[in-house]
Amino acid sequence: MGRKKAYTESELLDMTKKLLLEHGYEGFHVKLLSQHLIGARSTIYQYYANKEEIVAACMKRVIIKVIEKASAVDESNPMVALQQLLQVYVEESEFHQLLGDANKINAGVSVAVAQDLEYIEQSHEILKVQLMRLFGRSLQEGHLREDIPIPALISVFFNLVNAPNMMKLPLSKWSGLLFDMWLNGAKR
Amino acid sequence: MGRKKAYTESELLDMTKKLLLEHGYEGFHVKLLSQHLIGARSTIYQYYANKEEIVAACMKRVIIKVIEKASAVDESNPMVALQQLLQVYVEESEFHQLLGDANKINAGVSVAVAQDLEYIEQSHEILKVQLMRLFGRSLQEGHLREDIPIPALISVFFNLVNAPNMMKLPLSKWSGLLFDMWLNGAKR
Amino acid sequence: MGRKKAYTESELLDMTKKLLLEHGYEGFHVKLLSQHLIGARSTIYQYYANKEEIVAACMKRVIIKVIEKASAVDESNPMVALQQLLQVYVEESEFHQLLGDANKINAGVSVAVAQDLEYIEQSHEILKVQLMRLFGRSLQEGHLREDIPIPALISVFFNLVNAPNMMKLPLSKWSGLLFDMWLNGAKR
Amino acid sequence: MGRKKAYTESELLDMTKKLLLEHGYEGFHVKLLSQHLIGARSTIYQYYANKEEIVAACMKRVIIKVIEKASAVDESNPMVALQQLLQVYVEESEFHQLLGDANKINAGVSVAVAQDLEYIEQSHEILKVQLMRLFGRSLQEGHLREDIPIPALISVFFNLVNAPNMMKLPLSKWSGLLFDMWLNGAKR
DNA sequence: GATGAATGAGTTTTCATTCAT
DNA sequence: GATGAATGAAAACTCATTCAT
Repeated sequence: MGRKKAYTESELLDMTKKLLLEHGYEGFHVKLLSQHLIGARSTIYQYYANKEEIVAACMKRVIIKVIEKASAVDESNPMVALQQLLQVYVEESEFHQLLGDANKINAGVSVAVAQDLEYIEQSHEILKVQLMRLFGRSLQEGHLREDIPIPALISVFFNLVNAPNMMKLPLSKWSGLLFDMWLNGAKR
Repeated sequence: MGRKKAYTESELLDMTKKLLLEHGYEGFHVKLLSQHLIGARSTIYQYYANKEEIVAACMKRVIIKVIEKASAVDESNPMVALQQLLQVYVEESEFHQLLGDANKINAGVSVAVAQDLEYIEQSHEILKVQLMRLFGRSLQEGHLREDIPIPALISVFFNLVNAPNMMKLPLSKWSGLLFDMWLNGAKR
Repeated sequence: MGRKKAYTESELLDMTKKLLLEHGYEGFHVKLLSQHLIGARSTIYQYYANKEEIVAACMKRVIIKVIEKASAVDESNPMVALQQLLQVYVEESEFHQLLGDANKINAGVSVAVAQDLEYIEQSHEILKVQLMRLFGRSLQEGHLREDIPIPALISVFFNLVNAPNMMKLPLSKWSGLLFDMWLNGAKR
Repeated sequence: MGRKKAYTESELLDMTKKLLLEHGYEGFHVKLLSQHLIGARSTIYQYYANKEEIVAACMKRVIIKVIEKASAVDESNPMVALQQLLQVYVEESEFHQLLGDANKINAGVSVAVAQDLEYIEQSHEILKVQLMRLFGRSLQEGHLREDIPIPALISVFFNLVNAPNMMKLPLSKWSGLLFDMWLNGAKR
């Protein structure tokens, strides 16, 4: 039967994600990864041909989860949908930070990398389209100010997920608060 | 006496800043820096003993500029002051991203590094205190909602500077827009 | 599992010792070492984190051997013991020259270095204590001149090991000769 | 008239000697030297074309002094002469340690180096001849044991200068003690 | 499958020496 | 003469990746 796997592929990608968030793309090393897993560094190459593949696979897995959750959002009421979407993004807030480095990955090292990168880009596009759709409908239905350019509206909305949750509120409460502030402003 | 310098220290630090923003702290290399300056890599070591000193000096210079601008803000009216402060932060928006990596610098490599780091930390504190002061007064004077916890209010305010200015508006206009959105919300 | 090593750790330390004696502490380079071993320079770093660790490990190994031999000396008759001890020191005469540079090693580079250095120092102390003990008893028993200060007696005794054996006599004969000269002098 | 010299050539060579003794030949650097002198590093190259010339000049100066003192020794009584010679060597005891590295100097870098090295070697020879002459006469006149091979006698005699003067006795007293021990031995 | 060992390319840093003012 | 600036060669170390058991 051969030896038992020291760790699952999922564990490997989880650790990769953790280390990417901690050290950034350029600070992520296979050596570092292996030090946080049991087993030898060379064993990692049984699963992935090179560093780039690991990172790309990690990013792909992350965005898949986001897409899954985002497509489960009920879009019948666009404002409610936006609020729910914000919660999804807040829950998966690292994905934004993480995928920000996707363009740094050298796609040339292997086809697998190129494919994953392609997949990621398409997923990104899907999310963007969904967001535009919801914003469009919200505007049409007169829920949002028209004196603010839509890109600015979106930019600020999307950027909310990076606001540090300093009080460590539960995410559903925190995302509610953020949505409230975005919608109603800070003014008394 | 001696030859004339190939580049000024200021040019070196400017380039350092640019590269740090482009490649992140872990992606910044002395070799990379030297490739973007005239002359040999070793020349850089005439002015800085090691990589860390370069980065620390760069960060210090950046925060000095922010502190300068921030202390020039007229605080007689706290809400006006907040708006002006936001503009300062937006103008120097990289400083946030840049200094986020300050804690990655190994202070142990030389005293110069440790001192710069200390200076940076203190400056950070000064900025925080100013922000708290203005928020405190704004609340007292009844300008801000009291149903939102102050940390949340601040977190979102401060986070605004990272919202991408996708339309490339002039910074004064863009920061005005951001302040407006933060204060009055997105709702019609 | 894994390949078989190209050289043993012992071979590495032997070569290190040879090169240290040949070139001195400051003239010892990892590059030099690798050129005298099979394989690439970087391989050495699989076993030792830095140059200092190599040198410290080498010195430790040398002094361990000396301690071993020195503690095997029968001390029932102090003068006989001194003669035997001199032979040990002559046989391992490089150890003196080698360990003279121990204080040049920067203990700060890693814990391994600091520990080895500590070990070396303690071993040195043990040897010194043994020597003092034997000299003390020899004096008590009236074997040595009392008009010479003991430190001078010891200094000269210990220094004998550095006298070059120009005739390449067998070490047991050479050390016997040295002891004879030290004890009885050169005068007819 | 030009600028005033920052330091004399003699001061430069004195410092060179000090640093050579402290750090060994391989640990001696022009940078280090310049840090212990006033003025710029490049100024040193006004006096010496390269590092080797500095070291060679230093060694030459040292041996000249030894030769001077050694030739002033009155040789009418060989044993008295030996004692006086020992004192000379003890006074200049660093010269032994210093010149031990003369062979490490790459004579090929410049003629000046080659010439100094040649001079040093000849001086060495002169000293050796003098020593042999005195030993020869001492033996002839029956002052020394004949059961000890002459090379051993000389080796031990010469090696005395390296015995550490731990009690910091005045050199004339210390060299007298050493000669006494060498001649009469340690036995009661 | 797993892994210890090996390695070459890349990065940081140091230093002797030369250049230009 | 003196010196600040520049530089290339060399050393120390790191790390992704391959090899062989």
